[in-house]
Amino acid sequence: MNEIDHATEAAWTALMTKSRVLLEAVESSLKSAGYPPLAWYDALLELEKAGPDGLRPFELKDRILLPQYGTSRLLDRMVKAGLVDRRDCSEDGRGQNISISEKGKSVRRAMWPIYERVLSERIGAKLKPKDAAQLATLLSRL
Amino acid sequence: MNEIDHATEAAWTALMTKSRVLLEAVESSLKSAGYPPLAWYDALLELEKAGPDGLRPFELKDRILLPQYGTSRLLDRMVKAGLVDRRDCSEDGRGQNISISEKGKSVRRAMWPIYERVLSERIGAKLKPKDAAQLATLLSRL
DNA sequence: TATATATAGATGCAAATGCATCGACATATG
DNA sequence: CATATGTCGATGCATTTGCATCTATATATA
Repeated sequence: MNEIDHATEAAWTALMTKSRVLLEAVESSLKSAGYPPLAWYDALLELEKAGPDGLRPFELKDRILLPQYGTSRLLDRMVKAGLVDRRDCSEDGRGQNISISEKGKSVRRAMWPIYERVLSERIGAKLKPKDAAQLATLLSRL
Repeated sequence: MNEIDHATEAAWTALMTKSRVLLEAVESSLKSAGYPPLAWYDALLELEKAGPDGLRPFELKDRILLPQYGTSRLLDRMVKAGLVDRRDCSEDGRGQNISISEKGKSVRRAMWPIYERVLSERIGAKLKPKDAAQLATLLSRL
């Protein structure tokens, strides 16, 4: 079985178009408010959720869907910006533990209202909660 | 009004995650079959739909959601690969007309089965047409 | 017509990404 | 223990992206 149906194609097209447009809206709001890109937010959030021990880079990469080298370099930049701390891992000589710094927490907190506003304007205002939930359910099946 | 509801957040998260995973699946299938990235397919398709006169770069950019400089450079590469023709525009001295070449048509045609297979496996097999249509409808409201 | 403003497309430079590979340490196998 | 294999994370190099700006032509305005 192959030969895709019209609905599949429409779903795919809408998925690509809307995800790009919304992502672009979020990124540009963050940038024009002087904040780092969304990927930084995602990483900060995961690290904050992980608590004081933080995460190993390989764990983080799985959560933020970034390739290994991408994660390595993202962490370079975030360390340099003082948003996260990187220390050698005691249990594994190859590894590291990454944790969010106080500055990292405060940047993440400051980014949220900007981020949230876009989501609220572009999704919340367009779909009733029930419809948004339905959308999430359909997507989760992919 | 602000403060987003849980369903909005779930929809956003699922939208970002799934669109990235699916896009990655398409890109990697194309690449491992020796074909160019999806953006090339999109451009070729738009040019093919536009017929023999082709499109002006500024028209193409609106259809494929690429920034002006991105489109300019994508066209550089596609011209170099012989997939499109670029000629000066007679009605507007600043502009160009871009049209798909025979080689471009054949590459696009060859890419489609690869592309289609991924969509069929990852969307068609997971959502009944009615659900896919519902997904497309919900997305279209964003 | 002369001048100002706007639009089409290209490009230099810096930053980010992708790919392949490396070095270091860990774990399995003889 | 010694060696082979696997995993963690970094990095050199080429490609791509983003930003700002440029040139050229078109259009509007005085």
